[in-house]
Amino acid sequence: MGKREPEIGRIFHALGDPMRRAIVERLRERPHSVSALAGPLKITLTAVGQHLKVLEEAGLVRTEKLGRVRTVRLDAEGFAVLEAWAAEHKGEWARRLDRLGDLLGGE
Amino acid sequence: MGKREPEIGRIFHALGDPMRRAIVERLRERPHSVSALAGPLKITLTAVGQHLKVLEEAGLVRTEKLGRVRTVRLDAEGFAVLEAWAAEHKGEWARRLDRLGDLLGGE
DNA sequence: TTGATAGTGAAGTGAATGCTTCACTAATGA
DNA sequence: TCATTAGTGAAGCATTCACTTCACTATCAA
Repeated sequence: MGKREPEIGRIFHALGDPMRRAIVERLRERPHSVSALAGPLKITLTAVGQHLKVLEEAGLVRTEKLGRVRTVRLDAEGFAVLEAWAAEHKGEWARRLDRLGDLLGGE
Repeated sequence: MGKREPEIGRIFHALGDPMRRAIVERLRERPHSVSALAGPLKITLTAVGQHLKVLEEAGLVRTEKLGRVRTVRLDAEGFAVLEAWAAEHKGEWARRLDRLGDLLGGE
């Protein structure tokens, strides 16, 4: 339950929340348990769990439960999808500038 | 009024909405008037205006009003910021893999 | 076995979001 | 001049969201 293939809409929505971005930043250093994430963020374990669900469904985070501890780490998949989208939409500008000549002459 | 420097939180929030992504996709082809955007999307002019405000404040779109027509086009600035963020967070993986050796030995 | 510790699930709450309608202004063109 | 077209602003509404509390399960350690 939870894991889905990363879809750009989910990714943007997931990263649109500052708390979830904070979680991502913490995870860049190293994997954390859910409690370890909750501590400095000053929100409840429950809230963190809800954020993690969103991040996991976006493919940005992967979790694994051993005993009673769930370990959370970043998942490259979602970030790869995001990077691809961003690169394509930014790369568009080169093409757009190429087309500028046409626009100046045409419609 | 409206224009702000692109901030990653605004950008993610703006692109988290499917209707706004649809607007962005339409604008990739060419600039459009507000009405031209509203037509195929089947929402009111007002709603489009609200979306454009969000996109503009995120630095993803730029608008210019001539006479009674507001022309909307993509703004490279927001996309550049997004691409930088995405590249950095994806690029993290190389560094992470480098650090893997440490993790296998240490904490 | 018993008492912490780690996390989950359901339900509720207040705030933010996306959208609409209505009323209005400004430009255009017949 | 007068009807049409393009867009804006305010207000209202239903839905989604982020968060909490409370109750509960599972694991670990003494």
